[in-house]
Amino acid sequence: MRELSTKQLADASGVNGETIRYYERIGLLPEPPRTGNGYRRYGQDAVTRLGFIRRARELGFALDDIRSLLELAAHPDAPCRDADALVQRQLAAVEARIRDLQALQAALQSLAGCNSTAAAHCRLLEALDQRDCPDCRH
Amino acid sequence: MRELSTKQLADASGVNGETIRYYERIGLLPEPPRTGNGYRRYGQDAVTRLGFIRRARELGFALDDIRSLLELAAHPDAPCRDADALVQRQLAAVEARIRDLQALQAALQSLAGCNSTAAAHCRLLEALDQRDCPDCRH
DNA sequence: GCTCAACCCTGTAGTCACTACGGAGTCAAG
DNA sequence: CTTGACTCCGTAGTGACTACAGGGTTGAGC
Repeated sequence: MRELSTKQLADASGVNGETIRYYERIGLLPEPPRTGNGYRRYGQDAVTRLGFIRRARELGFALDDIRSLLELAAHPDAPCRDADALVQRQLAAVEARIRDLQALQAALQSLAGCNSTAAAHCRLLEALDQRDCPDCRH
Repeated sequence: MRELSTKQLADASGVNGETIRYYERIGLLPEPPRTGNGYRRYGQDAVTRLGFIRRARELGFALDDIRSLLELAAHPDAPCRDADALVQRQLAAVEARIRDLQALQAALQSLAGCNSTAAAHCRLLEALDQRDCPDCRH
């Protein structure tokens, strides 16, 4: 007997039980059969599918992208060009985000460690008060 | 005459007009006086304050943090210890986020460029299907 | 005087990906 | 028979906006 309750599926897949219901609501997980009292009963395929979703989320894919990936995975004969396009897009987004954050990091580092005894001379507050420099707009 | 309408303030500060109303609603911007017909009239101080908020947002501060920073900036005699603590906290968060994204980047790079003609052999889909490796959980 | 565009107002709902809650039913162990 | 763990459902909350519906006002041009 391999049938799982929501709680058991949550534990097995590493996805919160409320999130599982949410995925079902938005059509990312198929509606499982119910027992006599209305409780959901999942098979092992649900564990696989949820694991797929979780790992894709960990790679930063949006749920809509994951919907596409699941669709692609369901057609084993299709070329994986489309999946690769999603990876490339995601990779570009991640790299852009890293660059943004590194600029942020540099800006914050230049403001850190100000121990002025008066907020009037605090480097951070000064920087935030200043008019934008026309040369350094991005 | 330096009084500004919402649109003019939006243009002058680089903050969307709807966002200005939103900031007013959540108490980040004080309610400005109104003209006879109920239109908002802003002074130059609103431009300064909104510029402060926008630059702090660009540094990744949450609106609640910005509230604290504005509070600190309003008390020029207070030591800037608290502002510095916020910078340190923000810097730590940014650095953690960069590390996460770099791990993501590496994972995506290892999955990119798969030109398999069958999704069944797509590196991405394979990776997403696979059981977690117990050694590489984070 | 009339029309039109460009403003302005308010309040509410939508976004994303959940998370939390309220209020109720079910079930097994002690 | 009660307790506690689980289940169900629907709704509302999160952050930081953004968009919309449904109006009112203003100024320019015809």
